[in-house]
Amino acid sequence: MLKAMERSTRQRKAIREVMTELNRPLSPTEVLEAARYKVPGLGIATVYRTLKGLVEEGSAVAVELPGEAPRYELAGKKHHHHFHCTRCGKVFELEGCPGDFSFMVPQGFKTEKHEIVLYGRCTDCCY
Amino acid sequence: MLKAMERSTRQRKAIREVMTELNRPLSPTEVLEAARYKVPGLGIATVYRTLKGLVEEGSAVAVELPGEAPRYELAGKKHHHHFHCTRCGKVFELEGCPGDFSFMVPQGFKTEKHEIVLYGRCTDCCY
DNA sequence: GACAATGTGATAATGAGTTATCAGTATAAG
DNA sequence: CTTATACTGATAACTCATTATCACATTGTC
Repeated sequence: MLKAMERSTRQRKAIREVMTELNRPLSPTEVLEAARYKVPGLGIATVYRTLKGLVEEGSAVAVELPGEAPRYELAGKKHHHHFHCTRCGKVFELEGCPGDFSFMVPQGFKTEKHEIVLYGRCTDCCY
Repeated sequence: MLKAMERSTRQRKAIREVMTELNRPLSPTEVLEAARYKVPGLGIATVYRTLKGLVEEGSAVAVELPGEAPRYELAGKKHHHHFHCTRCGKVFELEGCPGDFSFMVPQGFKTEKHEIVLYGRCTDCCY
């Protein structure tokens, strides 16, 4: 059991802000780079510690994509999926969901949840 | 560039057979365990080497699932997706696909491909 | 403002998965 | 059958993401 984060520090504020402002799943490195504009000396260990704390307290969730290290996004969003840009590598949140996949599942299988990942070019990478 | 596999060995035959017979994406460890029934002394290094060779020559493909090390399945199958049993951890191939996800993508994004992963209980784990 | 305790940054350590190394073995051409 | 060489198994080494460590800094309570 991890001890709750108790103090409000510049570093933690910056990390939360970055996650709110960019509003897409971010890797620890992406968080570091973005948050360093706000807190120049920020270290990667603090990013990992803070992300872990945010997940622990329920205000962030890990987003796992195939073949990728986990990214993190703020919790509390409604059901959604992700788009992974094959050029810049950024991951974006998508709205909407086809919903029912039971027709794909063989007899005797019981589906509990699903993940969809779309791949392609984001707006900035469609030139 | 990897040199092509040149010889037909007991180990390679066993690995190919296992992949054909089980007919689902297998982790290197799963391949090892299954193939050891055919070639008792089989080593994990040979499994990794052979899987790499099969991918290199185009007869197998890596299957990446969120948060998981790559599994491998034989190549040449038609478009399909996967089911990951949350109890036993096995991955199965599914038929069918909703097909069109363009309605989920924002203006200016271009979709190239998609992945769907269903999670739940396989037949053996639905008791 | 002082101080106890939590937080930070640099970096060493860790862990899981995978690859490299190398002495000995098996394959297949002749 | 002989022989060159590709292949194998054991295990050391490596990679990359993540976590632990520790001296120093910051927070917030009194």
